[in-house]
Amino acid sequence: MNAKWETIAEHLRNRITNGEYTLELPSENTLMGEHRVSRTTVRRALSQLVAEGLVESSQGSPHRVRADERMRWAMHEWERPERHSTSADAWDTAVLAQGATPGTIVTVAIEPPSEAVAHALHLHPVGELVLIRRRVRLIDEEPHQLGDSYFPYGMVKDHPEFMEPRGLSAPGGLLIAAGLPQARLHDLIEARMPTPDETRLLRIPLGTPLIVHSRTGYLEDGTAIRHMITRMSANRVEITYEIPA
Amino acid sequence: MNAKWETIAEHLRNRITNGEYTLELPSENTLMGEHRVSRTTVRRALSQLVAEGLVESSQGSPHRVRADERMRWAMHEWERPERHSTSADAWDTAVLAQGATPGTIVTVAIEPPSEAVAHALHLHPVGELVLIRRRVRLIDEEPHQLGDSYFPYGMVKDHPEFMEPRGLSAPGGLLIAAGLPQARLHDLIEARMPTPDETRLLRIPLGTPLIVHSRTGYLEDGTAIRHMITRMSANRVEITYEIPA
DNA sequence: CAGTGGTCTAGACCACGCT
DNA sequence: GCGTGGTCTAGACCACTGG
Repeated sequence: MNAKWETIAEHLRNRITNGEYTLELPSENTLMGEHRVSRTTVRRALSQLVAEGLVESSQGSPHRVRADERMRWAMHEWERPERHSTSADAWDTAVLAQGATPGTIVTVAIEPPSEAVAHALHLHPVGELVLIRRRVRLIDEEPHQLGDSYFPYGMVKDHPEFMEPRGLSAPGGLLIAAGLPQARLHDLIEARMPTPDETRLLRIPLGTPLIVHSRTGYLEDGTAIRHMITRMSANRVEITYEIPA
Repeated sequence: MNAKWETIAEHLRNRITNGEYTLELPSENTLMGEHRVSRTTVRRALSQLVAEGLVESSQGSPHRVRADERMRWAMHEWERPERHSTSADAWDTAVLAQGATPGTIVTVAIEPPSEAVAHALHLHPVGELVLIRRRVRLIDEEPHQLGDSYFPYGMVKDHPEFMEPRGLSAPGGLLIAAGLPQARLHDLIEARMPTPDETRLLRIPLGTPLIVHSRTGYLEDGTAIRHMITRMSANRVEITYEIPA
């Protein structure tokens, strides 16, 4: 025998997927009457639908059915210099192509790397520093991605342009300008629930996963030159790759 | 001022990430005493941590800190015939290489396509059928992936081997045997919360997203020959791509 | 202002795991 | 059997939204 809240959740879920509820759900009070249960039980059912990403809630207004639209990111051509003109940022180009207004906030730091970054860049555990370019990528003034690039500091310290907190030139462009073109890219994609910090920074709705895209770039001789970790709210993106024969 | 349950959740989250709690959390009763709140409030905090994927709970035993291990899937060589011998299934090869026991359950059906599949395969909206090979991929007897392949029925109906519910030969192998090699692959990756069905079939823990990997394969002449949708619990996988210069 | 959802309490009973 | 978490109730107060 199912729990009452599961029955209510299932009932509402069916009506949502059927298109019976397209905007707003009945009020908690109404549902209490319909199903003859306490408010707690109704709210347990609704919180389940929120956790599934089907429904959103906010104080003062009724529960609403979510309707997300996703942007598409073609990772096989992302920051690959041969695919776009060197002067334009890959982010700007991609966002403009999808009819929105791009923006970027860059901060630069030099720090000891985390264990994960040190491993990705094949750095020795002690003493080596990384130069970090942290980007908040904006679409229509709203934060959309967190993209952090890590460079072995020893490799880039003679190139002052890496320190400039400008968003204009892409890291692909920076590396090429420094004579350090990436010859091979290794990508890793994971998904998990966001931390509270990520939820706040990226304004991630409840019941929405985070997609983490990590890319390591290697020079011709096999040296790891850049590690980039991009975090995106999963309700706003889909990632594509094109694999030729 | 934060809600009480948020304070408690934050407190527990900090102790988990600090490594102070590595296995079990204090009982709800203990937390009620420590924070001087009702059980409902403690449970609201715990349910938050479950939704974040940090903690798991089960009746009768204490709340436990989650510790997931992920397998790695290299999608750039996934079911690409040139990367492995034609006799072995790509799944079996990859799983065995990671020290586990693979298994597959295959069912075959011929049905009208869903809207999404019809669009991916560029089928005309009416009348065209697809042959579906549904696979449940197992690791150590446990369901691990749902991989559904869709073929335009008209393209494969003269090849009876597509109807065989065997797991031995991979679709890459099937298509090559049928003289229909895939010349180009288009991949799309999304993440979302699982439906109750998916949760049950893949035994997905609460607070865990689903990764959806869709691949469309094209013949040399540009005809879409296969659409494959693979669904995986995000706590068990990471996806990689290798991009050469 | 009325109606919505957000938080919280105190208490009850049940289902499960372990010893 | 005792302690754990899972479900549910009835009632209260607060915060926000929208006419």
